[in-house]
Amino acid sequence: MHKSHNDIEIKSKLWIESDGEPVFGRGRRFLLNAIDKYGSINQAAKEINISYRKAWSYIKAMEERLGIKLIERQIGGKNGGGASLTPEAREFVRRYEMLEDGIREYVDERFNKIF
Amino acid sequence: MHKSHNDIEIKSKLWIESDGEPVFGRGRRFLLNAIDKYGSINQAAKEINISYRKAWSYIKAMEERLGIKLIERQIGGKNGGGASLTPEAREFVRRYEMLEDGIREYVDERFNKIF
DNA sequence: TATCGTTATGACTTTTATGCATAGCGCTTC
DNA sequence: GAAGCGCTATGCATAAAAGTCATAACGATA
Repeated sequence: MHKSHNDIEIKSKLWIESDGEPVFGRGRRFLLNAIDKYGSINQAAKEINISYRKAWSYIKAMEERLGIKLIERQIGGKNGGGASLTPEAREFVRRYEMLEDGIREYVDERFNKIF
Repeated sequence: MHKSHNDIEIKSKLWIESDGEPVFGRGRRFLLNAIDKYGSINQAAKEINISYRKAWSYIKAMEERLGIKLIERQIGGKNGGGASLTPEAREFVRRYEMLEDGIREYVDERFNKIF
């Protein structure tokens, strides 16, 4: 994840909470991006190596806690159905990525300076 | 932990790993500081609201994985015994605090800028 | 109307975290 | 010198969280 120095390495985790409950983080970021790419929760889950069940739980929690509809779903139909991101979801991911990417760099830099 | 904006807030976690196993983080930082303050693992654990059992497990894991003796213990004797930090532990904590404090500020600042 | 690849969800299993109970130690006090 | 005190030490049981598995329902398509 990060640079190392003398076999020890720094790790950082960043996430957003709402009412004390986690609603967004690195894993969910990748999940939403993958859904956007494949148009399917199922395919997206495979891509990032989590079970469909877990992906589904993530989405459920995110939407409930954030109060925003993130995924548009279609059950049955052509190709069995599918899923796509709402504009709100895209905007949210965009902001989170800005936030996270900058911080990650900063953490590494600082760690290497101090250790 | 961090500032909030519209009932959502950013959270960050920072820790150090050795061989892929966590060895130090925010909780352990507080624990070591409390041990330094009270001269007792037991009192320290009470101070930061964890069980003695947990504190003891933390210390064991830290010392094993880091390969550094962090706590000097005395079993029995005056006041039943006690514990104190080794110089190596103090130095480690000092560095970690420098690292963490700077990052925390940066994370908050950036979050408030973007969200 | 049978098939296909989805979404949806309950139930079970495994792993991890937490807490409880108890033992052993050595100074201190009587 | 025996009992008490507050500490370290650790096995074991319990609880909570995470992960896995199985199965149902759906609707365009052929």
